[in-house]
Amino acid sequence: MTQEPQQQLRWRLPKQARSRKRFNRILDAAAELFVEIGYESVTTDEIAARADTSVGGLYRFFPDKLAVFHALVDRYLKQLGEVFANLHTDETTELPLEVYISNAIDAFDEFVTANPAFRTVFVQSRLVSTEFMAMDTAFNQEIARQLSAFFITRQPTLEKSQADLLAAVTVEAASALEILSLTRDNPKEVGQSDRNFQQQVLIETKKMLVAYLKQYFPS
Amino acid sequence: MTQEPQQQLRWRLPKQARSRKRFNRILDAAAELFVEIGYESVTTDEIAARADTSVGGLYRFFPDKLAVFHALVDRYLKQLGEVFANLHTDETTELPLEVYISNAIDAFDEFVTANPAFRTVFVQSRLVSTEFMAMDTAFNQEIARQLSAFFITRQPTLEKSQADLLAAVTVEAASALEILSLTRDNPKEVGQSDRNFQQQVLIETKKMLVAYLKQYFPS
Amino acid sequence: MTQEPQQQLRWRLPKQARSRKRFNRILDAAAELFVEIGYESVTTDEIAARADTSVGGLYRFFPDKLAVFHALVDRYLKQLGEVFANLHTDETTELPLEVYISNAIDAFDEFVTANPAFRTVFVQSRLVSTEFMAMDTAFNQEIARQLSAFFITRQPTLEKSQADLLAAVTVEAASALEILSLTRDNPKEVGQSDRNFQQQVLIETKKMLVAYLKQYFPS
Amino acid sequence: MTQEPQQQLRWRLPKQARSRKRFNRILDAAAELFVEIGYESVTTDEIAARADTSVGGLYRFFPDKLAVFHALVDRYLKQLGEVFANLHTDETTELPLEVYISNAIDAFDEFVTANPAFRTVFVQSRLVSTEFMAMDTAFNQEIARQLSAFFITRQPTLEKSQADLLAAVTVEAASALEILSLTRDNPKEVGQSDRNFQQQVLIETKKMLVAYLKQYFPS
DNA sequence: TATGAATGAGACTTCATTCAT
DNA sequence: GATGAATGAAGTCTCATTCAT
Repeated sequence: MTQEPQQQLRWRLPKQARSRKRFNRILDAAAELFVEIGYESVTTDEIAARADTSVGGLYRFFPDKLAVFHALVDRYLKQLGEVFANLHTDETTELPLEVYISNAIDAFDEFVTANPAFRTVFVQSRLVSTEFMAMDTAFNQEIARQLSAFFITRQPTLEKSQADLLAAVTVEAASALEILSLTRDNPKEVGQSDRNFQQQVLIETKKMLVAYLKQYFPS
Repeated sequence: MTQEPQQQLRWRLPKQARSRKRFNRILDAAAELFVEIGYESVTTDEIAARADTSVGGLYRFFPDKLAVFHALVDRYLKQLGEVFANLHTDETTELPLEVYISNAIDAFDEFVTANPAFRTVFVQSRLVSTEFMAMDTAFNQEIARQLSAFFITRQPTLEKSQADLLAAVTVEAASALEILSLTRDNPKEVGQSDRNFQQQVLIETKKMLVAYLKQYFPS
Repeated sequence: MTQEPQQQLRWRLPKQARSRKRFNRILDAAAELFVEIGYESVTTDEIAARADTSVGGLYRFFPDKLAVFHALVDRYLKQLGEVFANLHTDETTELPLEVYISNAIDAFDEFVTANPAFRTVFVQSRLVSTEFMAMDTAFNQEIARQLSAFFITRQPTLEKSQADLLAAVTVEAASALEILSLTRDNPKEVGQSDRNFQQQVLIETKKMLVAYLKQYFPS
Repeated sequence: MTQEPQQQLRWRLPKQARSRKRFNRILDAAAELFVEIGYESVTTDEIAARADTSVGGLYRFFPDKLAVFHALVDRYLKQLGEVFANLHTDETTELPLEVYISNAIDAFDEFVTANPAFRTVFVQSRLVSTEFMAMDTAFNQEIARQLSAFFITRQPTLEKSQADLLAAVTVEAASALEILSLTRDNPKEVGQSDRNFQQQVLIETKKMLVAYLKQYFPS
């Protein structure tokens, strides 16, 4: 009945500066709200209002509510990809294991601290929709792939499957300790002492991973 | 926690055998549905239907939908408490670290495997309501408290705060590797090879924790 | 994701007296409103309100707005089927053509007059949805089928295709003159003189059809 | 009709050639769309797009969506007026009844065939708004007026009211058989055999009207 | 006590219309 | 004049919760 002519262009990623700004404002507003009350509880009206626009404005960029979440996840994924890409320069292979791990964890921690909504969105991604691979899985697999390659470079005798396993476990533990242990605090009540606790957890995380990996990389 | 001051006596835990059976059937149905389609998507009608009751029957036991989730979480918490209580007998202190950790992880794994809904409910707990402390936090803190006490028994020179930190990190890593790494597979498609992967992850988890804790418990 | 268990039973035609009453009240309200402002302009809220129920009540019986229209059309169709079934008794074949036509037109006119919404719904049926055969087409084809059979009984030498054509044209003209010519008056302003005009149109309709058919049935 | 007292000069019929072209393109686009998906389902954006303009462009010519429909109906009405005006030349009165009727029906059929959207717009006219007299009524009354005058010229003894009635019935039957019987086919699937059926219906229509009118014009 | 029909607030989404560029 | 992004009222439908039976 109703034909769909050039609908494909209807929700294009905006090119104009003003549009792009609004697009990002919507994503920012959505991130905040998803953290505060959860994906399902957030209404499209609320997102629009906090982004200083109207529902109609939101639906100009996104076909539906889920698409907003998708876009938010995608933005995080891209940003994180850059963070980890920056980690692997030419000299990385020369670094002592401790230093490499420390750098990686610090970089991740920096990102997470700078993006307070990341954790919650990260965790929610697996609940919002099973239609797309959960953000955390996507992310962890990507990082694990990079890490596995790095392991093999370091220790060429390592079998591929073994390296994959090590990388998966390492990434999982690291992200869990970063994400999960720190989600504990209600975001609104994060105080000084908590930050202190976080620092200690970071230190212990490094210790744990180094101790674990030392078994495989005697250095 | 966040117990309203005993609003009325109307929703007390049922004493009669038949009532208790229905109460648990509702919780079972809810657990299944929360896993299948998520807390928000589940309707009270669906829960009641799967529990072979009517909505009215559900509302006899629970003041609202959230209370069903609460009760489910509470039931898991109690069950898990027992699992870990059983772990700490008089001779536990004599056990080598490796054995103790292996036992603990196996016990946890057994529970998680026997309760397929646990993982998802566990993860969702932090999303359905910010009003009550997320189930995983509650759980991890409880286990960490037991573990910290155990650490001090083992190594009386250990400072309390240090022991708490070690315990927190250990529990967090263990539960993350159990919960998160395995959530990866779509529950409906868990096959043999996946189970194999899980076994390997379990082994690595033990290795990681042992390596980590050995630094503090030279034994 | 969401399974559809016994959803088939969800919108059953109600058996209970009270439910059936409500079901019919909704159809009555819908009929009135469709006439007054047209299918698209009617809101489900309005229908429910006029039927002295709530939107939810409406959606207990009908999966969506279109289904209300469908049900209304079906009800008319069933009622009309009875009207025309009553027309064809054993002695019908003996009747002079004039009498038979007069009876048929009078019966139809009676029904239309008794169901003021029929005309409009009849006309709207082809616009509301192309998914189901327009009510008027369905109706006219059914009547034409009966009429064609009647023609052949009368005049066994008539070819089937010829009889079908005669019947189709006759029915179309008759229903058009009944439906269309009378729709002219705004339903709210139908006065005495209009009724008089209608009577004359009825008479002329009979004359026209008799004159037309006499060519084929010299009798 | 129902012309608001010339609200502003803003939506005057455009005088400039380019404007007039755009005006007609919009009407053409609207006609197509109204047929394809119905008045309510058509969006002003779609009309504008298909007419190679922007919404703003549309609103330069029309105060609102309904006005587009109005204008379309008016255009049809004017075109049809011309068709029937051409029918009544000086010699028309001399023509045998059969020929006159045949000519009229052929002329109408030609127009309808040449304007595929006419039928649907015709039928919808009574639904989009009760505020203005339905297009079909307006049209039929206009034609009937011309026909009634023609009848009296032919048969000066005929009473005015009688002539009006004859004309109304004749026009109604003719337009119904032209419009209704043929609307039956889904416009997109009109094939050869259907066209054949249409031809037969046309022939029968002529027969019917001639037989009917012969009673009043023995000639 | 149990049932499940009824209620109605509120969610998502569309689209006629306006107006800054 | 022309454009099309922005607005927000309004529509359809869902579902937590109540309450008459």
